[in-house]
Amino acid sequence: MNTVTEENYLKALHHLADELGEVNVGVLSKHLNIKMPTVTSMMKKLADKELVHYESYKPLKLTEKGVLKARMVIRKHRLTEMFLEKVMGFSWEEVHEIAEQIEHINSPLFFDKMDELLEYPKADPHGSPIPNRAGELVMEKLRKLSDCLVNETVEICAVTNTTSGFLQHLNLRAITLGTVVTITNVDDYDKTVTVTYNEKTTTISAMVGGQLLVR
Amino acid sequence: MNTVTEENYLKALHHLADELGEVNVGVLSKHLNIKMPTVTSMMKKLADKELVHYESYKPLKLTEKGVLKARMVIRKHRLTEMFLEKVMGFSWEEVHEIAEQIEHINSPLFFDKMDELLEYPKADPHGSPIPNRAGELVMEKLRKLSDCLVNETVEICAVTNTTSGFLQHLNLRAITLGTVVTITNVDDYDKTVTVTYNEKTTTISAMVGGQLLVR
DNA sequence: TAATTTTGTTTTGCTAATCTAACTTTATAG
DNA sequence: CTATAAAGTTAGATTAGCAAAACAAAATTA
Repeated sequence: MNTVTEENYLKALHHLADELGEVNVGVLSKHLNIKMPTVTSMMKKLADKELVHYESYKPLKLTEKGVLKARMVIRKHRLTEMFLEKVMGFSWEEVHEIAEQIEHINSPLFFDKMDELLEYPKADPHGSPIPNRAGELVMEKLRKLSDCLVNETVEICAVTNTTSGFLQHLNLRAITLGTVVTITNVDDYDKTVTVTYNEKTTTISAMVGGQLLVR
Repeated sequence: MNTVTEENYLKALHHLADELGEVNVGVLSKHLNIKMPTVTSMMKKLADKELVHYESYKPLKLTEKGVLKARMVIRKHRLTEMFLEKVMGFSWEEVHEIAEQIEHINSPLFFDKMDELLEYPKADPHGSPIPNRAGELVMEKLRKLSDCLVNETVEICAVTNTTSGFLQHLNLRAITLGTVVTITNVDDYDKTVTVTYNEKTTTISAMVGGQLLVR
């Protein structure tokens, strides 16, 4: 079996590979807040288990087996988030922290029951797709709001930051998944985006706009 | 904070103290399936944290602080069992194993929400009382079915064994909490109990009868 | 391309949780 | 009331996960 620690390394590798394309020891070390020597030795251990391709001084890469394991953790995380919101009544900024712990529970029965009760959801409360039981993950290619041009009308479909501070910032602006916005201005200098939706106008900083995915 | 390991030792100490009155290293070692030297060293560690009173060669005893911590774990365990049954639709023989893991989740919010959704239950699916948030535990004194006499009519209120094998044994006999049985015979030699309920007659071995609590 | 900076690895060492083997204390049985 | 058995402790190792210090490779830059 896998330890919680191993699962967290796999999840991080999957996430960083998705985000950056290539992952090296330094990046992973920063992301997990763990010193590089520790990461190096964990990579050797995961390589022994055939979950990671590891060669000194080369970028890190999950094996197929590693990808599957990582996705099972992601599946448990996202099902949990959905369950916490839909069944237990938590709000989208509360679910991430709890799911970080529950994702390590070892009980297929438990997560399959969640899946059933939720009627096999395809995405979590932040719009991230939920891998199926086979570990397949359909990743729709979405654009960042910060890459949109003036006069475009788009729908907010996902957020790539699930911290409660970020989500509360969106709550204040009444931005939820499904909100349809029209870009009325993009500031030349700082790239702040001005959007209109539901008869309201709000400005969204480049930093925030970079974490909102739209269709 | 406490580790999962520490929580398991505290829970075991609480349970054994309740069951046997006095707990020594050997008993705890057997119960947890951990060798005695390991238990000794953990007891010293817990004594440093003022969770256990420990003196060499003396019986083990939780401090008040230790009792409270233990009860918070028990609370999380039993709330979880109830939640798994009532909200998620698991049966009573499935809930224990999952709850063994979820009891270590660190999120008061999560368990308070369970409590609320369940409308503050006083007992779990096996009839065990749920400690309140202050760590108070009202333990009704119940008798064992195996201690009852012929012609008594009693209600099954709790089981002291939550393994799925045991509970399936009860399922086969259609014995659930709340079942009212009348003792029609107690075997002189092997103490097998014969009971009548719902127009049926069943025999219950001394071993099983000792794990059924009645009122 | 040689020097310097950045990145990554090796070595050494710590803590938590576990074990086995050897020893000590307490309990028990003649 | 000793001798032995049972229970408990001490000592020494191991494994997982982490870090600091020292070292090595790769990338950058002058």
